[in-house]
Amino acid sequence: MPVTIYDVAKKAGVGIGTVSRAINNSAQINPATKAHVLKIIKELHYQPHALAQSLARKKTFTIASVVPFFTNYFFVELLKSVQAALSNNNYDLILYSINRMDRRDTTLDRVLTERRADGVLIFSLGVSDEYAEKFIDSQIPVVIVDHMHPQIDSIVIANREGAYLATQHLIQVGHEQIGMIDGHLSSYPAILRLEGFKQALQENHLTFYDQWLEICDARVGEHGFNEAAGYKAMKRLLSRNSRLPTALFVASDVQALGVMRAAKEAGLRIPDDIALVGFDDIELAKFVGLSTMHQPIAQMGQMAVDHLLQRIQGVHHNGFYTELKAKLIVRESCGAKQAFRVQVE
Amino acid sequence: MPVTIYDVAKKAGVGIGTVSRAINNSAQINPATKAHVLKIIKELHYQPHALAQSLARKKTFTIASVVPFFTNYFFVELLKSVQAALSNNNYDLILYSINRMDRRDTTLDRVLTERRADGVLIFSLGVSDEYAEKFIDSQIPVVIVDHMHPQIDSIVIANREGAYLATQHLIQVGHEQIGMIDGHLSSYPAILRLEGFKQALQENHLTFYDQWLEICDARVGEHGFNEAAGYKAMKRLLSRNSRLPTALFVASDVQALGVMRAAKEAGLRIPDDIALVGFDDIELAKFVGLSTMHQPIAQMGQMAVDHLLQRIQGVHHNGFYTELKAKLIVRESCGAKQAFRVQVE
DNA sequence: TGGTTTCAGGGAAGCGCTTCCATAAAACTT
DNA sequence: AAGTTTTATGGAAGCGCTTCCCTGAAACCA
Repeated sequence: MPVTIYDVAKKAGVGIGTVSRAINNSAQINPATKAHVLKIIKELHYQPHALAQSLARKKTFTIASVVPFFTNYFFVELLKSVQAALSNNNYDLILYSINRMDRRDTTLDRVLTERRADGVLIFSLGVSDEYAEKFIDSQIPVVIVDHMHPQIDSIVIANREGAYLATQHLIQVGHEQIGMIDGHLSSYPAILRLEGFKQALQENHLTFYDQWLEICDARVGEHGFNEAAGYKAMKRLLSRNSRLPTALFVASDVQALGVMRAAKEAGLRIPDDIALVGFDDIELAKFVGLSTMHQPIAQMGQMAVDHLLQRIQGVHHNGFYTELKAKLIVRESCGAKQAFRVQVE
Repeated sequence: MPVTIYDVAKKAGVGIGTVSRAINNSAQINPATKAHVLKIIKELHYQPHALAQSLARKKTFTIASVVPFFTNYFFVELLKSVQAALSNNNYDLILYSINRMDRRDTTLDRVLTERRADGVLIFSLGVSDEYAEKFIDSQIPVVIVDHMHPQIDSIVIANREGAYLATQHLIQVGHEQIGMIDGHLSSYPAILRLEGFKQALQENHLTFYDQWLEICDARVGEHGFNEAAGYKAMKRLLSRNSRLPTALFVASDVQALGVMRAAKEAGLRIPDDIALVGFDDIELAKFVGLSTMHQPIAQMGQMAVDHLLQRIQGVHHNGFYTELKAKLIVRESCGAKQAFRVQVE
């Protein structure tokens, strides 16, 4: 039978209120009494029941996070930084993972109404206007990460700009025939990265060729952001083009790995036959020499938590929306290093 | 102001008990009343307060999981399967991540006494006898995954056997000079994999050379199981040996990637100059042609959840301990395919 | 010295549920 | 028709806390 506040009160010869005051660092308690109660608490190995506290306080010190079926580097890294930031603030994390998209709304409803958490972090998930409304009505602070909704505080990577910069880089290196492998357009970042890509082409008066754009098949929840989808997309690109682009912007590093595999199988050398720039800067990008856009993932997680906790404290910035800039990391796959070497020699 | 069971009761013109019975599929209620109450519930968008339910029921439908600072493939995959299995059983997951090992005991204490969860899953973390005792006393069902304690239900990969099989394979392919790159020996799997490695050598009357064993530096919580550590270890191995082994068993795939990078820099071809077998079968192993031991991670997560939920139901197997077998996946890095090819020609 | 303020502490009420007990009505008995 | 069982329901008690209100003692004031 677990020990309750009554047990402590009885053994210490005080009232339950006093025990509670001793635990909660109240000013309304004699230091001597407090010390005594704390001693008894230690003796009995008493620990307050978190749920009872939450219920009485109307505050849970818990954050709910809703994540799509996470499996890739991006989520892990993000979760890791979120977890670290929360733990620094003595908050716990409860994880709602969306395995099937058709259960998304059910999950959001639960998060919203079950009141297990003081705030909600939504990762990489689009939120319908209906649910945005619900969230606002519910008064629960919500921050969306890696996606956005005009009515909800959002933090994203500057996807359009990142894609623009990546493409711009390929152009600077000298490429004029550039294609793109993108994730499925049901993904918000996929859309923006395509926009950035097109914009860079346009500003440089290069033509966008539809047959050089390959959209990956969407497997549930991943929007085609995986190695296999990249591989298949590259295969398709190769088979349906007699004339190939000299460079590709690939919407994510994992896809780029698949692209590399397909290229290798087709006997294409990277970057000589085809240059590549990815997006994400996963750990392995360095390993395979993939040039890519580095995302400040940890910073994003930290910022999301900071902002959410502020909102919970009652601070309210209206229409909070932040874009974190992605940064180009030049490695071998884009050909810039070789180009540079050749220039120097 | 959130709607409570009283609001529903009043509007439906029934007592709170009846509302509760309607929610909880009690048999003790008139179907017509139930339908009526359910209708009101829908109208008011009522949803029970999870914490209040938990407190009253003395049951939380939540599982706590304690994970070391996860960042690698293994944990993600494991968490993913655990999450899926829990969600199928309508359990929620609360995540306690251990950032600093010195906070491990504090965290375990909290998990133990705060009673937020009906059961605990501990991942890849050693549990001291003291805490094992505490867990047993507390009556909270606990399952340890990827580690073990004689007094607590544990599920692990057959590390020793897996390492044995990997080494055995290298021997069968014809290698007699075999080294090993291991994680830091503060890691339980690292110890067992080393044992399996030695055992295979011994059974084949091959000598174990200490200078061919390289232990990775332990970064916090990771026990050297990362790419950079593998790279550095390989560098060390190369610099301190004039005569190199012809094959290496590497304790994890991520490390093997580092090993490959260092080998490449040193101008060594894989598998011709040095053959490699890894452990884990991460997604990228296929990409780089790494032969490795495949771990049934998803199965492990599923099994851990199944077992834990059974324990929560009251079913108790004494001294439950399961080893899941790792399976050899032959790719290019071990040289077996070439050997085979040569044989055929 | 008596009155006023301050400080500590006791414990009831309340957080939002479940569950049990009591009861009234309905459905069977004979 | 009266007695017995069954079924449905209302609502108090209790889960383990926090918080507020109240009281008694101590400290201060004139």
